[in-house]
Amino acid sequence: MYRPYHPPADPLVVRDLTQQQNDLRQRVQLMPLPAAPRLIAGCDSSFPTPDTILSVFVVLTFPELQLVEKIYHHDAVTLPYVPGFLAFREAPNLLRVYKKLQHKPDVIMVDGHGIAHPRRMGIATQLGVLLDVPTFGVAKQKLTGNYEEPALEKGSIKPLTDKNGELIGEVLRSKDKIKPLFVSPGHRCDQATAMQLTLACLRGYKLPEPTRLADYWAEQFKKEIR
DNA sequence: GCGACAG
DNA sequence: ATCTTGTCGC
Repeated sequence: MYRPYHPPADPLVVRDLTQQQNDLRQRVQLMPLPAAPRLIAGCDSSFPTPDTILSVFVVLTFPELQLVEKIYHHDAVTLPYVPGFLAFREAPNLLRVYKKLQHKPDVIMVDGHGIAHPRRMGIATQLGVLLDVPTFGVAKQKLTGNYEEPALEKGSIKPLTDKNGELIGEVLRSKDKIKPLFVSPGHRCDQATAMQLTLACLRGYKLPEPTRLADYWAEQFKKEIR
């Protein structure tokens, strides 16, 4: 399989962004949700052109998972993608979309990692802190950590740990014989809740409904703005 | 010095 | 993320 090559990032920029993450890190809270959610949101960003970012939010009822709102916003890209700093590239536009929501969700499922990050500040965590809303991350690829391959049957789970053996997430086989997902808490959420909600949002596809629908509408809106 | 590297 | 055809397997 091909491995992406990441152009070297400006050291000065990286130092600044790292400092910003460390500051935001002090505001992270890991805890169960105050109550079962009634509305759960999913969000996703795509890039119609190299310098344009299109972000989408979908809101679903829980546990029925009926779509109640779908909205988007597109703007100019400000930063390139740098592993470990995804939030600085995508969160700003996601914040703009969130403000447009008529129905504010009780929790947000983000496409990316929560605390399963080198500094425990993945995009799900960073977005959660900036909004001060419960969030958790569901990623399709690993960023950091170690784990054993989950059994091939849907529902199998294995812990994702950092080099010190600390639990930073869980690896879930969301569908038989398909590459597993990485689930981790973002902010105002905990591992058990993140996994519980992810499982409750599976409907026969690899991706749980919030992110799957956010992905789908991102594709639709992309055509709309052409 | 050699890998690893969300979207 | 994005560019892209056909193809193998359940």
